[in-house]
Amino acid sequence: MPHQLPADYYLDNFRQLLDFVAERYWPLLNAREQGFHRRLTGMPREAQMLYVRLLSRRGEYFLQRKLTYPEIGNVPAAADILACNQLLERNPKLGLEQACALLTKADICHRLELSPSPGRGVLLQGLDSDPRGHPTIISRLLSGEVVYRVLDSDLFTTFKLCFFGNLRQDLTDFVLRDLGLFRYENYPLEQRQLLFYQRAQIDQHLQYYRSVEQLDAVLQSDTATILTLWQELPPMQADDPVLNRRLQRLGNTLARQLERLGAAQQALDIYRQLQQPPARERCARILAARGDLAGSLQLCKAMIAAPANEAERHFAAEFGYRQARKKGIDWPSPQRYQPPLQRLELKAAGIRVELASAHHLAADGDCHYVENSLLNGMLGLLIWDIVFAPVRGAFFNPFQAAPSDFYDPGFISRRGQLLQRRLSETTNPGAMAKIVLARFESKYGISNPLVNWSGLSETLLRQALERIPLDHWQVMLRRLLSDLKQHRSGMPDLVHFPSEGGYEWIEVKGPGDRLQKNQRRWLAFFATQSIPHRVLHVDWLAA
DNA sequence: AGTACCAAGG
DNA sequence: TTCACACTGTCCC
DNA sequence: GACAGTGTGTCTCCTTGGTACTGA
Ligand SMILES: [Mn+2]
Ligand SMILES: [Mn+2]
Repeated sequence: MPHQLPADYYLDNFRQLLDFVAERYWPLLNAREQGFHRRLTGMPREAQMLYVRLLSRRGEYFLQRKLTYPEIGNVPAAADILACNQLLERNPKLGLEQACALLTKADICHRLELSPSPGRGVLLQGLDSDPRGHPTIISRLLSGEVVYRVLDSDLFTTFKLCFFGNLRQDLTDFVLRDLGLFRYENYPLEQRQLLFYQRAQIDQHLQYYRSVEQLDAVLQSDTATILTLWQELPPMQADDPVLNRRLQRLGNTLARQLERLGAAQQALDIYRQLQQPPARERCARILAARGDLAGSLQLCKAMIAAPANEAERHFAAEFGYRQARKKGIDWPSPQRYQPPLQRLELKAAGIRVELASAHHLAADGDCHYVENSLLNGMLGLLIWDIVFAPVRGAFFNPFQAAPSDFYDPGFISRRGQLLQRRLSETTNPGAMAKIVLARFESKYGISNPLVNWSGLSETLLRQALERIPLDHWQVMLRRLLSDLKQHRSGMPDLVHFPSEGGYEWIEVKGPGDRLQKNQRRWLAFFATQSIPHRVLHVDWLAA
């Protein structure tokens, strides 16, 4: 783990990425992308370095005088080579806004002989209607400057997508890894089953990301704009679960905003194309709100018959009951679990209510503010090797914190045997502790989707392993595994280890706070398994 | 002069 | 690139 | 009590230097 990088580290990283993709995806790359790779790799090192430097900066236009890269040496010479290879344009046509973006406010005022009066925004607005006209202003602004425009950066985007499988990671991930700031498990890389196996998939993912770029603006906009975005998205592909997941999530977001704008029918039209929650729940609500009770109840029944997850089943049972009761229709009444409740008054101390409660309980034994990190972390450590098992298509680049299928239900079924065996093999507390503590030590700091390292300590793990009986671990971890996505949250705030032994889960509620649905479900589960738990309702005593 | 913010970079 | 949780306000029974 | 919307801490780094803006 070298903490000192070579001067041209960024080119090495860039070439690793580019060559990795060229090697594996060559047949899927189009002529432009193949040509891009050939042009780049055919140039002298200095020119490649400058190109990478430009790509890593914001925007596509640059002033030559602002580019100071000692490790490149002669930047203008490198730029000439880039220009010969159509990777850079010298002195391109610039609009007024683009020209101004290159200069400081002081530069602009000086060159146009304006007083540096108001703010930059006002100044630029005034320039737009300046009597001298845009072309004159631009040429005065840029006289004596050499401007570069970097070309074909969109092709690099395609390479990044193929490499990472997403557009949220980029070259900085290489740097952070090499500096030891991000650590990834050392899993064997998939050689044959890559993320993409058809050209169309690449274009579909690119289209998805183009749409996502507009998402913020579109959500602020009107119904028609939102619908347009939805229609421009690539269609769902049954054989591309990653794309499917992204589209489902985006669809739910767009439809939800349509609801807020009062476009219930259009929202419904989108929700009906989605399988991923909360689509059906939203449909049931919309139908009920528009008075279609029969439709709403029918949907609730369908959800109960084949729930996408536990939350959907609970929703359908309760919502259906409330709707049905209004009209006197028969509907099984859902039973609601009431967890044991204790009241407590604490002196207002200006700290979070969970911490204040933990401190109070620590008068008798130890108490940790863990929320989800204990149970998730324990599972992550126990099944570490299974999470990173070389399942078909799971790992296709060295920068993955999780296998590519971690967030879909197939994750469990594809590793079902391994998981079952691990849990059933863990027949005594010593065996579990041995695995977990060894992993805690050997894997500390390595990214794992289940492990939040800052929420774990050896003390906590040891105490939890000692106090919580093995059969409790078994049932809690099995529940967690049964739906990782959903059960990963909602666990109680505190775990308390009293002096006289044993343990208890405690969910703290301050004034005005209520149990959330997923918290209620975990507590109800604890009750069915005789796992000790309690809700602690805290009121503040005036100081 | 003090600041808040952000781009660049390792 | 969020996500999970807490908090606030509204509406309805 | 149900629900929606908003706020908060946090996430996946940390430092540096430039810029624009503010108020003395
Ligand atoms: Mn909590
Ligand atoms: Mn709580």
